[in-house]
Amino acid sequence: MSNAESILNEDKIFAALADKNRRKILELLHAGDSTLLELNKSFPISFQALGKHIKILENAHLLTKETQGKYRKLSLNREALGVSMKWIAYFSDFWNQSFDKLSQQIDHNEKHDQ
Amino acid sequence: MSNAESILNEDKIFAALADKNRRKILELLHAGDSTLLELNKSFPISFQALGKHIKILENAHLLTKETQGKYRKLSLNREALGVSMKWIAYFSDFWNQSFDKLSQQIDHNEKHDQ
DNA sequence: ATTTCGTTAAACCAAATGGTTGAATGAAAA
DNA sequence: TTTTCATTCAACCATTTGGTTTAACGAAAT
Repeated sequence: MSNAESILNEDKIFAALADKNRRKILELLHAGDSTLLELNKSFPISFQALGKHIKILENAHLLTKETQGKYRKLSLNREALGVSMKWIAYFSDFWNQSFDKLSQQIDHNEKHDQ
Repeated sequence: MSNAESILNEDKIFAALADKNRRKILELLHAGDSTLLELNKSFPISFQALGKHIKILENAHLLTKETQGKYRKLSLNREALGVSMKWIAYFSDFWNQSFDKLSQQIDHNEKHDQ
C-alpha cells in the first residue's frame, strides 16, 4: 500500500481546489516550477495573500516546496490530484462509459477556457 | 459544441465539491435517486441546512430536481462531474501516464474510505 | 557590516459559509 | 376542509475565508 494514501487528505484537497486563484497556481506550475514572487506577477493580489494560498496547497500536498538558497522552488505534485480524480471518477461512473463519451468528456486537445 | 459547455461552471462545481456533506450527498445519489427528507436520515444536520447544500449542488448542476407530487426527486448529474474530471485530468497529466500508474491512481475496486 | 531580496508572520477586516430556529407554502391524506 | 407531510423562505449567528498592511527573518549581494 502506498504511503501517500495515509497522507493525502480528500477534504484538504477538495477544499484547496475550490479557490480559483489556487487552481491557477496549479495551472502555472503545470507549465513548470516557480517561486512565490515569480508566480505573483500573474496575480492581482499581494504576494502575502498568494503565500497563504500556496501554504494551503502545500498542506493539501498539491505542491511541494524546496529551499534553494533564498528561494523556495514550488513544484506541482500530480499524485495528490489523483486523489480527487479517483473520487470523481468513481461517482461519475467514468469507467462504465464508452470510449467515445470518455474522450468527449476528457478532451485534452481542447484548451481550457477562463 | 455541447450546450453543457456554456452552462457548466468550473468555479461553482469545484466550490460545491469542497464541502464534505455535499460530497456525501452525491455519494448517496450515486446509489440511487432520493429526496430531501430521505437523504436527511443520513446527516446529523437539520433538513433546512441540508436543503441549502442541495441548492448549491443544483446551482452547480451536479444534481437535478424533479417535482413528483409533493416530493422532489433528486438525481445525480454525472455530466457535471466530468467538468472537474476534465480539469484535473489535464493538470495531472492523466493521459501521459502508463496504464499501470493509471489503474493504480483510479482503482474502482478499492472502496472509498471515510 | 549593511543593504537588498524573497519569504514568512501577525494583526486586522469585510464578506462568505454553514449552521440554527420559526414561519410559510403547497400537495396529499384524513 | 382540516391536518399532515415535504419542502422552501427568512432572520439570525458564529466561524471561516480571503484579502489588506506592517513587521520580522534569513540568505545574497554590495
